[in-house]
Amino acid sequence: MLTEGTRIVTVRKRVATKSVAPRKVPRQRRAESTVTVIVEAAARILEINGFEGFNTNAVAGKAGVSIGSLYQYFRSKEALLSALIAREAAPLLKIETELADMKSSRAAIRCYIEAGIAYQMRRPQLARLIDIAEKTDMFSDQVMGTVTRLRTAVQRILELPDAPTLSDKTVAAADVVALTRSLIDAAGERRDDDHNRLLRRVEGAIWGYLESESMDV
Amino acid sequence: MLTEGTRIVTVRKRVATKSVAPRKVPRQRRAESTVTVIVEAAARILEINGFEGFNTNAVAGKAGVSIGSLYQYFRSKEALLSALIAREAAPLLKIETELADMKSSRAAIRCYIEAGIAYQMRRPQLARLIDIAEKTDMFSDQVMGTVTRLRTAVQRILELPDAPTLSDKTVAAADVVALTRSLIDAAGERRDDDHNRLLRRVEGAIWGYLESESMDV
Amino acid sequence: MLTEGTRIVTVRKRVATKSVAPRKVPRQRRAESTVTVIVEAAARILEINGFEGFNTNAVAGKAGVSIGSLYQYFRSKEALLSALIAREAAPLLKIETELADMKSSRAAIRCYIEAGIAYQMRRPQLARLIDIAEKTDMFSDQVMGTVTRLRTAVQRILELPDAPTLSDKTVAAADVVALTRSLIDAAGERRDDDHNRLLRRVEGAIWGYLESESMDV
Amino acid sequence: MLTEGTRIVTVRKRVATKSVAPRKVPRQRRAESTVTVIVEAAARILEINGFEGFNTNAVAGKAGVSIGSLYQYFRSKEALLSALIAREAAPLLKIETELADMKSSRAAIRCYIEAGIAYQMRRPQLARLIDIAEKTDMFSDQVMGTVTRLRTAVQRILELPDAPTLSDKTVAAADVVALTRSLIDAAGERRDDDHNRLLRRVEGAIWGYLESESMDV
DNA sequence: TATGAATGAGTCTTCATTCAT
DNA sequence: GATGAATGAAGACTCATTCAT
Repeated sequence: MLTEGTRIVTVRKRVATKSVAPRKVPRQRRAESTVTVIVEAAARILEINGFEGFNTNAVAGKAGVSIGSLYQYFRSKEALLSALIAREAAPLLKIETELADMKSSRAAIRCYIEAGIAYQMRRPQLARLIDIAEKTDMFSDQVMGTVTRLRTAVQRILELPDAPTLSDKTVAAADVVALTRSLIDAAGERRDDDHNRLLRRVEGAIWGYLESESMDV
Repeated sequence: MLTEGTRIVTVRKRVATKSVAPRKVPRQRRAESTVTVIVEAAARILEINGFEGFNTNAVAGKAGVSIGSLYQYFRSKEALLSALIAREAAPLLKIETELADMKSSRAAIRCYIEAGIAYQMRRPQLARLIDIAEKTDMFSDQVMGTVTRLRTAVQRILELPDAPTLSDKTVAAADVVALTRSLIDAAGERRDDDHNRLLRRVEGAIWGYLESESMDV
Repeated sequence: MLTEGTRIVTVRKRVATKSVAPRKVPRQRRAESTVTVIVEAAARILEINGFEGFNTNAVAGKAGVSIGSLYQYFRSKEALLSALIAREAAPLLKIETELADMKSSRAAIRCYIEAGIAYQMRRPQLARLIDIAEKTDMFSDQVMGTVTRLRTAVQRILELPDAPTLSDKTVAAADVVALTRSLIDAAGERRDDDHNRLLRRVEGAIWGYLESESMDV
Repeated sequence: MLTEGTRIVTVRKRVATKSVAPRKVPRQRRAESTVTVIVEAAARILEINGFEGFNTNAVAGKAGVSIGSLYQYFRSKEALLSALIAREAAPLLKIETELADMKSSRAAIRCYIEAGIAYQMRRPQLARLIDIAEKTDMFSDQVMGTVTRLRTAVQRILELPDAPTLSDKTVAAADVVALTRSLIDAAGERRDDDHNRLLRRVEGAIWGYLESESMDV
């Protein structure tokens, strides 16, 4: 029976308002790579040690830079995590444009799911932890950013002519995003990497949901 | 010549494994109420201040007891959160028996969803945070307990004669649990308390999922 | 390589002056046995858990009495340890009278050593820990009591007509006591229970010491 | 909407084994002096306040550094005490080499005793308390280190051609170490600083001991 | 008298962040 | 720009002791 000594979720709050905006735009090539290195170190630490080991000193150490340097580029720990989230979200958000051109809601939904799966599969641990971090509603802006944009993209899909008629497309879009994420996460947790079956399942759930909401016929 | 007070040599040893089991069973009525008060204070702190403000001193303060009292009944901060989770999960787990007697998979699924909704609606903030806490996989046993039991219950539903034929019922059960939770959480987040529509949506998603997995015709 | 997590020696001081005198003389038979039980529990805890686990709650638990009862008979933790030390020292001090009647310094020293060995052998762990406790100069009075009385007894031996002529008998007595204790403790530590060889060794050291100090020809 | 500062989810885990190894090697001159200052402060606190007042905050305060700095260089309170013990033991252990070259057991023993006396006399209070700390068998390795090395050194003396023939040289060496220490400590306790008489007494005891064990003639 | 619930001062330790070099 | 030493607020947890029942 595992009863090992994990402690607890604690949180530190420093100052009331503190921007997460990058402190300094790296101008030199060297600086740019420093930033990259730090963010990647953050990702690794998170993957390997979890939130447990995610502290700025550890990240700096892993990155091979001094703690001072870290703070030269990131205002705060929060800002660093924010940057990491942004970096991870980027490829996911790229489908926005792709989606914008699609005419078939079915194809678009599939495209959206596939993007989500690809995101998850790349670095499952990291994706899972970032998910949790987002939910703690820290980084609200950042995250709101990501999730909101995904929702908007999905909502646009639901507004395509061939989509089912829905009374509240905003709600539906939010639900589709949540539902997709949950099924993909669940697969990730059980290290299930059967891409196609996962796609089919998520599609099933989404269309089941949408049809139940549909006012057609 | 030094002749003053107690000067006892003691030594402290960190312990490797830390049980979450209750430290002391309250025997007197007074103690019993103290425990209740503390757990409820923990719930309140979590709801109001989030993980951010969830520290044992704050909980003790809110509960109106000394920090010592808190530790008399809870081995650690973790144990306290664990107890809170257990308390919250209890009503949810009560449906296990109810479910066991049902013959119709449709009705059983509905019953399951309704229990989940009731759980969520009671204290949405709290439910949401507990959800997150569970995912951090601290408290693994506790939580595994809850989620595993829910999964098992759902799996049993999927084994009813009238349920769709599924290749992997374990996976399906896990997915149904995840999916249900995500949609209910999403509703909670947007403070949507239209019980019935929520029920219908979740049902739609679940059956959509199950049918996509079904090997029937 | 043992690097295990033993913490540290800490000490708590409560009030400036606090007698160690028994708080209450047990009048009833029942009370008397309670005291005995508590002191023995203290001994056991010390033997088994070391100073590390020696806290009043643990002792009360081991004794099967409430913490309140413990404090009914012992003013403080210190008083309890004091009582334990006194109890352990008692048999050792009984030789005082025996020694008083002896005429031969050689025989008396041997008798003294044997008493020390007997004391050590009975409960070696306990003896070792009590030794340490005494040295921390907590319980100064108590201990001074024991050690002082032993020293006095030895000094009286050194004043016997057949003893070597010494310039400072007080110092010699103190040294004999210290030396005896150290050799016996060392034997205890290595779980050496060859009584007779130990006796011979201690005698050798003592007489070697005394002769080096002797002013006889 | 809450959008204020850092709110990072962290988790703490108690560790099973706690090394006493230095946490960070000071690289800058400044850091080096900090370490020195802290250890010396620890020594002072121990001398002045005893174990009673030996807490990390007090040490940091005395050292004039922040508590954080203390922990930057010492993993724990224990590690700090360990470092102090090591520092104190160092000069004592230096005689190892000196002893190794000696041919006369008598001279070597004398040399050993003198080193012990010098050690004691330098800072008697400190030496006494360190002695006690060692016996609590925390820091087992550290201490085992010191005592074991002393024992080995003495054993080598006892193996010199001119030494008495002993059945068990290991036991004898351990006893000689214990005995020496006890007599020197006793002298320290009574603030007796007559170096030469102390040396003579210890020699007397040691040779008395050794002769009693000798199998010669 | 006995009980055990309650207390809270006191300690250890971490980690985000600053700042002198 | 970079470094890493230093800071100290914050938080977990213990245990001797008191006191209402």
